[in-house]
Amino acid sequence: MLLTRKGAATKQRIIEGAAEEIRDQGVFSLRLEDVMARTATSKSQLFHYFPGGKDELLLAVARYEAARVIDDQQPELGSLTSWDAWWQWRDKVVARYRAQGENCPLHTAVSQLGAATDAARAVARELLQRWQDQLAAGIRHMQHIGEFPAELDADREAAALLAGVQGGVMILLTTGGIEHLEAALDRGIAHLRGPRCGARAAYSRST
Amino acid sequence: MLLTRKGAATKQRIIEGAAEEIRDQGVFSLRLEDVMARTATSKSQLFHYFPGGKDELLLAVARYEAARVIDDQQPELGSLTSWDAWWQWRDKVVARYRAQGENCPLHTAVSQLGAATDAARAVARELLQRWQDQLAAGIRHMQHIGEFPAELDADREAAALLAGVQGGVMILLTTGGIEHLEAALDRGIAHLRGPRCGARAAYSRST
DNA sequence: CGGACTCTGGACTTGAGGGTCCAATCCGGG
DNA sequence: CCCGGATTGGACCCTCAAGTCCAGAGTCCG
Repeated sequence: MLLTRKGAATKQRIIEGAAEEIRDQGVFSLRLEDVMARTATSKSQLFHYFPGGKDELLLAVARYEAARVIDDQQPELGSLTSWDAWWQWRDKVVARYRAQGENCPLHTAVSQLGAATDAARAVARELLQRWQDQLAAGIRHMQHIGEFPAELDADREAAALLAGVQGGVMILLTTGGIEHLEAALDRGIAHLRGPRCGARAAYSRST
Repeated sequence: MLLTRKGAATKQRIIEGAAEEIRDQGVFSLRLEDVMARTATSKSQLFHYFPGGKDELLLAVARYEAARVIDDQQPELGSLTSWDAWWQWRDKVVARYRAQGENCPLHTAVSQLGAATDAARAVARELLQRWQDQLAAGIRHMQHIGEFPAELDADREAAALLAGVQGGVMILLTTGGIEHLEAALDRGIAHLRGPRCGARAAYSRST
């Protein structure tokens, strides 16, 4: 399918409109009609740009949202090279999800995909991978400059921290409370400090 | 609605059959027909026992599964009174979710509920609460016998650990890998050990 | 027994919404 | 200008599954 400038713009408009719609009201009740109304497009356009129908659109939205998840954490996530950066990243994550509130567009989009499950999984997997890689890079850097214990397995630590964040977000989605996310981040980062027996207590945070 | 012994049995059969169906193929593609086929019931029975229709059935399934989640972790979760108990609990959680694999019946059931969202949220919230309470109780006991540092905030630590478990499970659902769940559990429990500077290294686990 | 329920089968209605089609229009390049 | 492909509108179809209904069978209790 060849796209003129105009066509590409329309396609993008559809993706973004669908993403908004999902953020507003969830994926489960998302109808093509809603997207059409919000983006001022007709059904033929939807199927013109997404021949695979709803699944293909959802997949495009998932990709779009996955990119946003990482972008929203920049620049902190990309350069976790000081204690300050770590705490700023922590605050940014909390703020982002607090603002987003009830709907995790990516997560719901991925769950909904029926036929296109494999492709959706791939999107989610790649997102998690990139996220974890950046955390691991940050951990390694901190080890390098002697702020984190050298004996930590950076990848495994990153995996655990990421799991905490994901779980915190999930609990936020179901209960509306942000304490779990905060606790997971604070404890996760605190754990990276390693067993220092009271030294560097200044780095700990009050709850 | 009054139920005879027979009626109650049928109702329970429907709930369990629906739960199985969901575990097999997910909630999103769940049709009442599937439940009818699996449980050898007719549509009139479904609506007889669940006048609220699909939503009410889903809610019943969610309750049923929520109870299972806790039960499957017993007796360990209920008496986290020694290091051994903690590690056995850890192994049980990993084993349970490894076996369950791709579908988290509760989580998907909760997400699907449209109209009955509030009720569904309440079920999930209560499950998380009970889970966290038992973890916190375990932490307090370990503090009492001097195995965990007294200065830890038991509730907050339990929240962080629970978030890690939830996130690990979620990542398992989307990537199929169990490493994140293991990492979150191992590091979460290790964190509870507190900063001991090399002492009690025997309690640490190889990865 | 026998009456009044609960329980069950299965045909029927309904509506929503995804997907198809074709004709009209726009637009860039030659 | 003019052609061909890109773009658009909107009517149409069609499947699928939730929910309704009623008649008949079972079951409990006096």
